[in-house]
Amino acid sequence: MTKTFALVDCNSFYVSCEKVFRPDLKNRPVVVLSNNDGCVVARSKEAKQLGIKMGVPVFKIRDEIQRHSITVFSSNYTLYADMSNRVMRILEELAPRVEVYSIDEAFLDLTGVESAVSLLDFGRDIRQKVGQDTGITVCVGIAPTKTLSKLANHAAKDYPATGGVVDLCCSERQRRLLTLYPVDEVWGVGRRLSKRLNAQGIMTALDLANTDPKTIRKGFSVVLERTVRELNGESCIDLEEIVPAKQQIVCSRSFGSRIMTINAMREAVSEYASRAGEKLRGQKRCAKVVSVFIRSSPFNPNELHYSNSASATLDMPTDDTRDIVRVAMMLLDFIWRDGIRYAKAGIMLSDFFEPGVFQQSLFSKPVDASKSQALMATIDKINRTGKNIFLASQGVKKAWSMQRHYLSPAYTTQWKDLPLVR
DNA sequence: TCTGGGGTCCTAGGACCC
DNA sequence: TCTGGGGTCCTAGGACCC
Repeated sequence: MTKTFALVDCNSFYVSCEKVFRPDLKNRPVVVLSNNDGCVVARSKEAKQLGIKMGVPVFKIRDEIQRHSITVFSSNYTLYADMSNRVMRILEELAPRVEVYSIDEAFLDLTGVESAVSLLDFGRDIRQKVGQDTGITVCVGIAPTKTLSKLANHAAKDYPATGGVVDLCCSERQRRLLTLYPVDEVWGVGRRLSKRLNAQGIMTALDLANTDPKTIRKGFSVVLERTVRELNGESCIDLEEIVPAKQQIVCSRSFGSRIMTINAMREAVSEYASRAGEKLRGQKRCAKVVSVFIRSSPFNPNELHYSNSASATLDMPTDDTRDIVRVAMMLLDFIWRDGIRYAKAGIMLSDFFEPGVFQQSLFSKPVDASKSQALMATIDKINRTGKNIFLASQGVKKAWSMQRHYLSPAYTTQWKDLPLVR
């Protein structure tokens, strides 16, 4: 049976979240910045029209921001995550099977839906319902494969005449749309691949679809072969309803200002280690491998670039923040070098086990983890209320912590920030 | 002065084994 | 001086995604 997928994607998601609570910004240019107020990661329609590019460092567009009175926000992930949940719950009510693919997109399995209602109407219903309940506008792309539904969604965004919904189930329409998109806009084809493909004369999505899959497998990879088949309507990538358990947890961040002393670096790495431990316990896992990396800015040509990392394998997997911090501090001492202006650091946890299922070595002392578990559970519980319990090693002043000069209130997750209607 | 963060999958190559 | 074939496992690095 032919499958049917829909890709639902929120329009300029982060900007839309901010605009929901700021009706005064309707029809105004708005951008949202990455962590540390570094570069632009989301733009309103109006900001795009002014020529603001995705990913541009904010210091390069100071003039435009001034001249056009563009409103700027720091990233407010607490708000975006909450709004995302609201959107996803609605999709789950409407469709039988949903895969939450990222903070602002979901794949829906619409196989068989067509017998009851037209796919176009179904897409319009989704749009209407999400818009009404959350204030977020979405576009819907419908097709027999995930890769084609991505492209259909693209078209729904690019051509306002579609009303934000494109049904690409008929193969003639597929071919016609494929001619309109360069190959680098295909899902799974990035900068490097498109360069190599272009060199072989494969310029458009249709060119790629018309290439022999076996040749692609030989010259490139099985991944790209799947993409070719998907472009031709053969579904190779299934819906993944169940979120697979994470293989690794990373906590890393650029500093608000450069770090030059080991004490400040110890604070920062302790902080990231604690966040990583929290995430690990949230996944109900213990980790056996801890890695730490530190580096200077790779962008300054007048400075020697230093970047290094180190890993340690523990005797026993752990989810105790104190263990993780202790190992991280050892690793940090190992890679630390004086005289560097450090710009970024991070910690990675990997090699996960479920608590209690690890085979202990014959000679290791039995460990009673119950005290550690109770302590960590208590800390996590308190921290979830918005208070903050932390190890002394994380520091208090945190001169290095990230810059967020344009942060909006936590409208939906803190009572004190609840928007008022006057 | 100022350039994000967090993931996944695949492949090639080395180590090691029989 | 010569130097197989086949297999597994692990890791680093490259590519992609949002």
